[in-house]
Amino acid sequence: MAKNNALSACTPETCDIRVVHLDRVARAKAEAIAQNDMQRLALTYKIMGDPTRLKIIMALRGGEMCVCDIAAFLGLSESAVSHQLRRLRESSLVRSRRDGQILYYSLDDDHVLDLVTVGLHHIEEP
Amino acid sequence: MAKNNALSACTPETCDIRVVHLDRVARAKAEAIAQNDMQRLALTYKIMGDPTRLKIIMALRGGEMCVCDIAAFLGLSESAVSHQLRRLRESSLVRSRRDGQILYYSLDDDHVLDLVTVGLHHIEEP
DNA sequence: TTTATATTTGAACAGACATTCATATATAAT
DNA sequence: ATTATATATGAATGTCTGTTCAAATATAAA
Repeated sequence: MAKNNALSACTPETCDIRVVHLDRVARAKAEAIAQNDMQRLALTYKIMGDPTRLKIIMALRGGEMCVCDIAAFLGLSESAVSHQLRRLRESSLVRSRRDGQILYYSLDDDHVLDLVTVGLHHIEEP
Repeated sequence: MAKNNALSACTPETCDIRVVHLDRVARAKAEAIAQNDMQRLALTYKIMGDPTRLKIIMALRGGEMCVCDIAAFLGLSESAVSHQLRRLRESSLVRSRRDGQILYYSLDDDHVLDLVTVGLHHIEEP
């Protein structure tokens, strides 16, 4: 009697790998999103996963701030903040608006707020 | 005439730091969440920010899988998967259920699904 | 055109981390 | 008890990354 769909998967590349539920592996592969999307999705979370960058995002919930403001708020150098703002910009998490010499940063769109909100719900669990 | 709330903040610890909008810095500080929560929130995103771990989360959306299954799906060693599952468990992103020798992993709660959903919305932007 | 302010950028260094390998634990079967 | 299966764990390693420092833009004022 077959024990619970147990099979050994011995394709050329994945020999030696035990597979208890081959159907589940197949389904996971079938339902997987495009590799490119996966990378971008992971990067989004990764960028939000650094305490400094997350603090910037949280601060910008209250309205736009310039680099100086953020640096003072964090107690970090403006250079360090600028480096992180670049990464946040590249991931479309924040945007900037120039007014004279000052660059005002703000959250890019409402999805960022949503991500924070859902994340906060998660950590409020028992 | 005061130019746009511009002030220099020279507390003992943050001297040399230019502050253009002291009110915004003060508000950001006032609205900041507890440091402990911030760390846990950042860690949540960070854990989801690794491609391997995110692939595990995405796969588990379709139902529970054992370590073998996930290892076969990812083309990774079971040891590597086990290490990542531990981190996912520590952040309450996945949970495990034992049935004999097999440990079945699944998403911990609906907030994880929500985080993925909102994240997917974010990367689908123009 | 100088000078000053606001921000960015590149290189470099220190710390963090994902995978591998070897070993250990846990459950089940013989 | 012994063997086999399924997973976990610890150490080691190579890579990635956040901050700092120094230098470069960019805009405005003098």
